[in-house]
Formats: sequence, C-alpha cells, structure tokens
Amino acid sequence: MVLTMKKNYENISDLSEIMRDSNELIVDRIRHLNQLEERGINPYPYKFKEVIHSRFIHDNFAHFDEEQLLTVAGRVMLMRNMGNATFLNIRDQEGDIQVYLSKSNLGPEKYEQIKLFDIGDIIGFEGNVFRTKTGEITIKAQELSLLTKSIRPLPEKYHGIQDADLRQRHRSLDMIMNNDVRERFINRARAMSAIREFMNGLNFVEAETPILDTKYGGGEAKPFVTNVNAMDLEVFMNVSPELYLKRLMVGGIERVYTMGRSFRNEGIDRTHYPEFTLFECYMAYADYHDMMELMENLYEYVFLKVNGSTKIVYDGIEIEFKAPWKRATMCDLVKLDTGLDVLNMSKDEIVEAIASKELLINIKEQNLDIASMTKGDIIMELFDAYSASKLQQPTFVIDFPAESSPLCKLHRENADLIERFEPYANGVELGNAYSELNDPLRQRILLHEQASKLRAGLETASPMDEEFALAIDIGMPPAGGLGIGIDRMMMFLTNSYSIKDVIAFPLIKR
RNA sequence: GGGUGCGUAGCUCAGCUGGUAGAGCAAUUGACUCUUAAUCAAUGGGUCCGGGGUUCGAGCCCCCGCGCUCCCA
Repeated sequence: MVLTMKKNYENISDLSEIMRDSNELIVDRIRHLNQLEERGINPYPYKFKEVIHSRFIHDNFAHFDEEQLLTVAGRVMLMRNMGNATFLNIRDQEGDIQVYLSKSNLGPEKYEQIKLFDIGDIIGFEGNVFRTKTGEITIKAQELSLLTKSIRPLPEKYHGIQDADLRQRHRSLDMIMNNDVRERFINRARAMSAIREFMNGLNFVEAETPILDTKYGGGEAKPFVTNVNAMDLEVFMNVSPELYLKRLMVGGIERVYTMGRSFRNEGIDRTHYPEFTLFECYMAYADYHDMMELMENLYEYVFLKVNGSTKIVYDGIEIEFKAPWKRATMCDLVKLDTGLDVLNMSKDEIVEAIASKELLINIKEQNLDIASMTKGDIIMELFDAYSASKLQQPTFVIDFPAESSPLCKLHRENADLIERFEPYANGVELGNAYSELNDPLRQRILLHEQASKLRAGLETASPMDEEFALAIDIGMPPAGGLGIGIDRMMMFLTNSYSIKDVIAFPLIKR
C-alpha cells in the first residue's frame, strides 16, 4: 500500500478519507498532537522503561523510601487541573494510581506540555510516592513522557460504557472503562493455565485435533461447512475433538487432553455460542466414576487457584463447587420431580401417565409427538422439562438412557442405560462424560445408525467415520472420557450472566 | 422462529397531549499549587437508526426495514 503520511495531520478536513466518523473532539485531539510534534515531542515513541504496577505500589507503600524514584505508566482516566498543580489518575493492567504534577516540581516548560495531554493518552512518569493530606497514595512526578497520544475520546468518566452492543463492538473500551471486564479476561487466561497445570500434573498429554475435516462427529450438532480451495474439497469445522483423541489413545497415549475451539452451527442464547472452547480428556483404564472425581477436583483446583474460593454467588444463589459433588441418576431425578418411576415403567405406561397427569403440563406444551419417541428419549424430555432447572448445586446426573449416545458403554448393571453423566450447576449443563465405548462391533453398529439417521434427514446426526471405526477395531483400552464447556465454567468463575460476557470478541452484525 | 422493550450530542440519559432539540460528563476559553465524579464562569457541539406514510406541522402516531436487550421455542 502506498500511503504518504504527512508529519502533521494539518489538513483536518481530509479526515473523512481515512476515518468513518470524525468529530470535533477528534479534531481537537489531532490539533494537540500536531502541537506536540511542533515542539519536537514524538507522540508515538518506541519504548519506555520497565514500570512498577499500581497494585504493587498500593500494597507496598510502607516499604518505599520517600526519595526513591519509581517509574509508572498508564492511560489517563481523570485529570483535575488546578492551574499550577494537576492531579491525574492513570490506569495500568492492575488498577489505578494517582499522579501529582506541579509546576514547581516539573518546571514551567514540562508543565505546559500537560495542556496538550488528553484523557485517554498513555503517559509514563518518574516520581516519588507519598500520601496526600486526604491519604491517597500518589506519585509526585519529577519527569513525564507521552507514550501514546489518543485521538478518540473515552466514554463518560462516571457511567463509562453501558450499551451492550457498544461494549461488545468496542471491547477495548469496555476493558478500559470497566476494570472487572479486563480482570475477567485475565482470569479466563489464568483458569486455562490452571487447567493445564492440573492435567499435566496427572501426566496427561496435551494434544491438538483438526478444525477442518471431511467429516464430523463426537457431538450431536449441525456443523459449519466451508471449502479447502487447494484440494477443491468441501470440509466441516469440528463439532468435537472426541474421535481424534480416541485415535490418539489407540496410538498409545494413555492420558490425553485438548482444549480448543469447537463449532456448532446452532442457536445463540445465554449459554450457547456457535464457537466455544471445549476441554476434553481421555484416561485409559478409568471409567465414568473416575471422570466424576477428575471433574470435581479440576473445578475445585481452578476455582481455588483463580478465585481463592470454591464458593460463588451466582444469579443470587450461593453455589459451592468444593468436591465431592452430588451424584444422582437421571431416572431417580425424574421420579423425584414428576412422580413417575420411569426406570421401572414401560414406554406405554409412561406415555399414558403423561397424558393422564394434569401436573405434567410443561411437557405437553412442547407439542412433542411422545407416542413416536423411544422410552429413553421421553425420559430425557422429562428430565429437561422438570429436573434440569432444579439442579442448583453442582450435581452429576448419571446413567442416561442407552439411546442417548453412540459413543458410550452400556451400563454394567442395566442394558437400558449407558454409563454417561452430565454435570449441572444453576440448571446449566457443564459437560458430558462416558465410560467410553471400545467394543468395535457395537461401535460400528451405532455409527452406521447415526449415518442412516443423517441420510434420513436428521441434521444433527454424524456421518460414518471409517478411519475412527478402524482405530477402534485395532483396540482402544478401556477408558473414561470427559468434556467440559470452558465458557460456561468461565461464566461461573467470573460471575457472568451471559456467555458473550466471557467471549472477548463475539460476533457483531455490520 | 415467536413475543417484549429499546435506538436522541463522543458517552450516560431526559424529552409531557404532535408545535423551533435538553441535561450531566467530555470538549473549547478563562480562574485556581492537596484534588479525587475537583470547583467556578463562559462557549461550541445533533442524519433524533434508515425508508415510507398520516398531518398545516413528527424525536413522539402508523407501516416496512436494520441493529441491540430480555423472555420463549
């Protein structure tokens, strides 16, 4: 690109050529920028000294010598000018600190510069730390240097940025104005590190699995479709890493995990987003009971590491993530919440009971064709309608109907069930786990069933994956597998009501 | 996909029964060397989301569209 930049942007009337939405506030700031350059000050210098962060200064005030010069830097958030003295509040990654500037300390020439500084500029200071007469820990600046000139005004200093659309569209501003938002994304990173620490400590190997693939599986979901031009090939984006992690196990990795993005081309709501971060792990010689222990210990580890506590208050309810969590079978929960002993009833008896019981209005309102569903599917619908939302405290819902997954072992004591669990908290599903199916013949039957459902028009069914089936033929050790929705974990960890609040850059229309 | 509420200055928000567009912060100018949402005085700043309609007259009423919020499937 050939773009000749003028040293000074004097031709402010040309701004519309490079800026969609200039206004007088921006023009004023560019005027300041021009004046600084005319004084020989580079508004975008290359580097600055190592800085001490605001929180460290607040925490260690007593240990600093009065004469000791400290270097701080940050974005100007507030400016209180009183003629020959000025107070600034600057914000760094850790928080805010006040800076005191006076003409007598800086000398008239440097002090005059601050007239050309604006709120939002990034400025570095050297000075000694002291307490003002009102007690605020403050840096008395002896030197100052502009580090970055901001040409666009920040939102209003008190109310900040409120509009949900603007906050997502301009997440940088949201993070500047709302300390908790910046902290939320830092905590997200800390949590992901903690998960890796925990898993690595148990001798799990971190793996990567494909995003682009000619087939998809491991989850019930509509995939995204795209093309690899170089191969003239239609491909899908992964809906789950499961089948590849199992192939790594067949290859001899006994403990494997991954944490990455999966994609499901379905609805968006408070707890669903089309691209989401999925953690999955597989552990040889373990079953789903072992995976429950792993999950509750992992949650406990992450919450202690990041929040210092396993207890949170979410949506007005105190939730305790300390291990162990409650375990309850799906059929027991349905029995408790509907009065129907579904485990010991035939499908016809259940259908009849739903029809005759006036209390079961929720499920009737959904206009499901219950008579044509399997018994297991009806049980799952009853669970969704009557039990799921009641699970406030962390609970493992265990022993799902056999038809609920093609990748899970049958229950060792009841062939109508499989050894599957989903953990719930605050009525939200947190993950999914199995005693993994490794019987190659049963696996092939179930995969072919999926493929024929797909051909029959069920868009969430998976196509046959012959390479995966071949790997299972070779032999996968008995194993427990566990998937955890990381975004939902982050919602609880950071007390966020919506999944979009824990995704830094959600999709924006236009 | 269905319902609800919203869209006004850079930001946060008012705007009555349809009658010339408002405030605070931010900005500009001035005063002020311990302020902290600093204070005081003055000044400038608008595609009222877009399009159409009703009306003498629309930010406001009606229709269509766009975007967002919340609830529901």
